[in-house]
Amino acid sequence: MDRRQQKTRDAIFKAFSKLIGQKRYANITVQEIIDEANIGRSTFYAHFETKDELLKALCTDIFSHVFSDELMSEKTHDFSGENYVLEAKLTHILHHLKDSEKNIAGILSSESGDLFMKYFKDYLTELFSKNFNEIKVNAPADFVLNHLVGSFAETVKWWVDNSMKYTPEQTARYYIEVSYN
Amino acid sequence: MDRRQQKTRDAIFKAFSKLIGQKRYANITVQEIIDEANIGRSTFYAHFETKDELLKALCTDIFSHVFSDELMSEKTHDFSGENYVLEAKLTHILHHLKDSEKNIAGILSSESGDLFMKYFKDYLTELFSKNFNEIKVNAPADFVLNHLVGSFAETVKWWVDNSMKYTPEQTARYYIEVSYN
DNA sequence: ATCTTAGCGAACAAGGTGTTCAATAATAAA
DNA sequence: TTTATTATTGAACACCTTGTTCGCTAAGAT
Repeated sequence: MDRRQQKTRDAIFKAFSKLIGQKRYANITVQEIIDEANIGRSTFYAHFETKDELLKALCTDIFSHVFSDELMSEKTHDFSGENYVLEAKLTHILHHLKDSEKNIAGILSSESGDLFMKYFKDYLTELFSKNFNEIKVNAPADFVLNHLVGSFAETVKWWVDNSMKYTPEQTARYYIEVSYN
Repeated sequence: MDRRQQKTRDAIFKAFSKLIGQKRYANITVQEIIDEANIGRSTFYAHFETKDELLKALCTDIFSHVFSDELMSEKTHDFSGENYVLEAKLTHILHHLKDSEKNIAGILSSESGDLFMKYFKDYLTELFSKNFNEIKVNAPADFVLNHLVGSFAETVKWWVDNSMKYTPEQTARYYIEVSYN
């Protein structure tokens, strides 16, 4: 990829990340992104067709780091019945979110999270499907899967909104505790 | 309230509900609402300052029916340890959402749900706080409360997105089963 | 050194926003 | 019924955002 393209793309991502931490996604204009990134109008549209495409690309970029191949590998079934492996993976995700230079916290909170959460949950669904220690519960599998994914996503959002006041280890622990005890 | 005002307000709500079932909230313009409601431009702005204000008003309207005073009354602690009361209340909410003439399903899904969910969770938090049968779990109370609220909200969204394929009774049962077993 | 591609920036039409105002019609109060 | 009040109207307004086009320039690849 041309160095110029990479530079422009980075500038757009950076500007967008900054803005998304300041105001609602819906209220951010392409004009503002252009101004903040200090690029030409036509240049923006040469890279992204719409604002939604930009968000999608940013999410894909972020998640490719957070949900690494190793993390998503299938051979992680846990036969201890204690979910140590899943807990470790969730901890890993939380650490990534915490340490990321990109403004993930900003994206997740500040009411921009609609689309972000959608993409986030897609990855989580894949992860949980593969780490499905059947819970001994009288409910359909699709219900349980959605419950696990949704409640973890909500947990992350809550964790971020509350200044990450618990450590990743604690948060993952509590989640496993509440979900699988 | 003047009959004219009520009529206009209803027309706006109706038009908005219809549109929100057709396209993303973010992409709905005031112009479209005006055209659909068949009212004057200045009339709209006499009623609502922004689109967000309109959504807020609609949500308040809906929730005032769904979360009735009876439902929110405090004296509903359940000492059986089986959460029969909470389950009945959740079932009641699901029935309301299902039968509502207003396009609640449309609002909840179709990616308009960001703000709706926010208001929804406010009410749920109040409800769950009052029906807090301590779960015997090693996690902070604020974590548990958020988990219960968030996972129920996610359950409802999933239920609606999947054509409400389970009955309200089943869905509430599964939720209690997974959360409190 | 030359070919190729990205970025620039100005201009454009189309359409949305939020406000104002005088005229009109519906409603409430006497 | 008459009168006073208030909501709605529709046009006009300046302003902003959008997405596209185009010739020019500059950076990068070969």
